[in-house]
This record gives sequence, structure tokens and C-alpha cells, in this order.
Amino acid sequence: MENSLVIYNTLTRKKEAFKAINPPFVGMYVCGPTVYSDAHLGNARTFISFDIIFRYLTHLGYKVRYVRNITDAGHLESDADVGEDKISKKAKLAQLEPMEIVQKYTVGFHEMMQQLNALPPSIEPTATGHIIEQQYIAEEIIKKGYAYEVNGTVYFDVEKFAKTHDYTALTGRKLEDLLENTRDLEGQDEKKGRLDFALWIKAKPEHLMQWRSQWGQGFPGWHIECSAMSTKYLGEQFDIHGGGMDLAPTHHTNEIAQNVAYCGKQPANYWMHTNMLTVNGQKMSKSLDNSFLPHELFNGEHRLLSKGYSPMCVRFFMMQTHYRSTLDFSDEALQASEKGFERLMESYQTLLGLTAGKGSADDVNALREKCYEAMNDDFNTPVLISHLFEAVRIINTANDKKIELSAEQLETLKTMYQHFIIDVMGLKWEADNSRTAKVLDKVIGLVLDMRNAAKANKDFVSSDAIRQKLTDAGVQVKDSKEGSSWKV
RNA sequence: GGUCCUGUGGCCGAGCGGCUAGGCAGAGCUCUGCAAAAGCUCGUACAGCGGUUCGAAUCCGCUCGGGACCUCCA
Repeated sequence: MENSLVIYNTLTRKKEAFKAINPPFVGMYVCGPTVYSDAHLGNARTFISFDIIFRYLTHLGYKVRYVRNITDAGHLESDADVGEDKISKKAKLAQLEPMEIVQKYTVGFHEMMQQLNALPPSIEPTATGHIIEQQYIAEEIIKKGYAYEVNGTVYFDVEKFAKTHDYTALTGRKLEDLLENTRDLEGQDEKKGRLDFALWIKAKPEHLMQWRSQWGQGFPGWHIECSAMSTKYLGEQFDIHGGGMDLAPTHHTNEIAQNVAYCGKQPANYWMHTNMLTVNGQKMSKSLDNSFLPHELFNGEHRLLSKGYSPMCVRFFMMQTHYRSTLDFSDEALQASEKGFERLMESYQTLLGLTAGKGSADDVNALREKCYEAMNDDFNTPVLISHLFEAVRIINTANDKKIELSAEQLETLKTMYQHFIIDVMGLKWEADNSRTAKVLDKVIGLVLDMRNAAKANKDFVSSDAIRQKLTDAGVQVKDSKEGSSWKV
């Protein structure tokens, strides 16, 4: 547990040494997806970033309870609007039960995360499963005097809260600016202040998702679910709260206000925000129609792609950019990553086949230390990867018999690869174990035997013709002293 | 309009006051029957203009680009 991990904290706008409240335990809450349509790659980027964080904390020896919610109710089309929630709206359009929508997209989301090799969170609570808890917190906030009820809807009194608390702590914005810039929208007349947001919303009779409450039939506001579920599973104060950057100004700001009003405590010590994924310089967003769906990316069926990219390649691609930087998605960048990723993974294969020798001057222990330094510096995966490529060079040089690595050096490299590539970055072999793949392996082996026979007879015309045909078929042939190998 | 972030070599992308990031692409070389793969070498980059400093891609100011949020969004 002794480490020098530093984390960039949005609250303080600087990197801080990470100190768990109750080590070795760490509580981490991440705002999950709203399951009203297909998850896109922008969602994936955020959750992959937190997957790395979860994995690295675990690797360091922390016992992490990672809570990531599923928003399956209460997510308003607009924060100022008291109309329908997203799930309900979609359900009407598709003539489905709201829970059918929720089920469909929850399953889709899980499939995507599994393909991308993200570990499941420790707890994945749903908003609809915590209606009582949300009502309770809303009620308590009313008791504390920071919320009020109007016609069956409960609002949080932002201006009153801001008098005695730092409402804009997370973004550092000025309350006056927020007040000036908030637009007038329908449904505002009920609210006392224009920044007030709903904790509980009165449902119209035709509204599909509604629950009974002391304020009448209704459904919960969006922000309250996270307050309710984080408090329930991680306590009033926990270590890390995360989410996409776009959530900080509204959702997280309101979430903090709710928690503080409810129990007087800032919910999390470290607020972490991942940056956006862009396409052609613009945020990938459902409303901008520039989204990539996972399957479009994996099979290449998208107008912006020349080919498909495997889930692991995509994962690697994302890790070549720091989580707090925007990541611009392009076919060209993806192709470059794919090559690099393959070289890295092939070196792993090479490493496992190396035999120990005298030892080289390369300081692999120092290299491993550098990997830790990179990750300890706010989870800097791009720098980690640059160090791993240094290892790739050493391994390939040894494979070329230009240097020899000692048993200790090999062991260090193997441990380093296992820890950082497999455990922390969550990359894995994309081995094809299908029956056809096994048959193909034997067939190509046979062809290469024939080619080697031709080579042995100095019949290079035949051997080169065979190689050319294989190349045309997409099979790359590599000759070495030990024989020939191939890859697709 | 307001608030904030950002501009790095052909492309992607680290760096956050002095020490070659890295990947991809390109050129040359080594190895090899030839290729491929691998290794080595190379480009000598920090939007522009000022300023602070012994020293700036890195700090400050201005100018010009790009983006985010202020309205649902990871």
C-alpha cells in the first residue's frame, strides 16, 4: 500500500497524494450510463478509464469497492423541465414497457464492456431499485430546509444553499454568472430560483414510470439517485467519485449540494473527471449524430472507417492518450495504434519463448520502476506504454541474439508484462480458438513445409511464388534460422 | 455573450523551467537467396509576437486558431 500515487482532483484543480480514508479499503463511485439507447464509444472511454483506475488500485493492493450505477429512471430531457424522463419517452415511442428498454440497453452495455475487457464493478445498482432511498434523502433535505415542495414536485433551493455553502466548488464558477446565464424555460414558474433543480417530480397520469410518495405520484430527479446509492453502498464519505467531464458542472455540482445538505459532508475526497472523446474535433455525442456504436467500430461498418478494429486494439488506442486529455478518433490514428498494439503483444509471445543467458546491460528493474512511476502519476498510461516499448526493443534484440538476458531479467520482464499489460491495462490475447482456425494452422503449416522443401532445393521461384500467394491471401510469412512462421 | 480548457515534428500523442518520451508513417543501414520481421541511424517539433529568467514547449501578457460547459449527454 505504500506508494506515491497522486491523483488529479477536480475539487482542488491539482494533483494530490492519494490517501485512502480507511486503507486498505477504497470506495469508488462512478456515474454509469443512462440506458435509453445504445452505448457509444464515448461512454466506453470513460468506463475504460475508470476500469484502469480500478485495476491499478487493486494491483497496488487496495480492496476497492467499485460502485457504478445504471440510470434507468429519472433522467430528465432537461434539468429545468418537469416533463418526461428519457426512459419513459423512449418507451412510448417504441411501444414498449420502460423496463424492456432498460433491459435491452443494459444488456447491450454489458456486452460492450465485456468485449472491451472491462471488469464488472463490485456493485451495479439501479435507480429504480432505490426509489425509497431517494425519497428518504429528498425528505431529509426538506427537513434541513434546503428543499421545498410545490404541487407534488420537490425542488432543491440552490440560492439558499449557496448562502452558506460553496455551491460551485467543483467548477469554480461564479454563482452570479450561473444565474445570469440560465435561460428561461417552461416549467420554471413553480421554482423559487432559476437554478433550483428537482429531487422528486410529479408524474402526469399518462407517465409510464411513477411511484407513490408522500408528495403524490411521481418519479425521482436525476441527481438524487447518485447521492442515494453512493451513500448507501459507500457511506457518507468515500474516496473517489468519478464520471465524464460533462457531468461536473451540473450533475456532480448538484450531487454534492444534495449530499452536503443531507448530511453536512462532501461525499468524496477525490473527484476525477475523464475528458471527452471527439470525432473530427467534435465531441462524440448522441445528439450530434457522430457516434460510433461498438459493433460498427469492431466490424468497420461506418462511413468514417476503412476497416474494423478489434476491441483490444480500441482499448490500447484509448490508453495511448491520458484520461484527462481529449481523444480524437480517426481511422488513421486507429491504424497506427493497431500496428503498435500488435508489436507489443507479439513481443510478449517472443518474451515467453526466450531462454536465459548471460545477462545484458539493460536495467530492467529500473524500467519496471518507471512503469510504476508513470501509473503513480495520475494513471499516466501513455507514458507507461512508452516504457513498455523500451521493453519491446530489449526483448526483440535478445530474440535477434544480439544480447542475452539473464534468468532474473527475463523474470522481471515477464512479471512486468503480466502486471502492466494484462492486469493493469487489461489487454488480452485475441486468440482464435475456433475449429477453422485450428484447421487453418495445420493447412498453412503444410504449405510452409512444401515451400521449405523448395527452398532447400534452391527452387526459389517456387518458394517465392508460394509466399506471394500466401501474402495475397493475407498471410504474412517470416523466415528465420529456426524455420518459418506466419501470421494473418 | 459568460466561464474554462487547449494549439507539440507528415499523423497520433507525452511533457508542465535546464536532461532524446513513445507509437505510426518516411529515408538509409544490418541480417537474409530475395522478401517479411527485427535491430540501428536520421528528420531536429513545440501557433505568432512580446516579457520574466543565467536558461522556456514548459511561467506571464497580447494576437490568431480549436474545443468544452452555460440545455440532455460519459
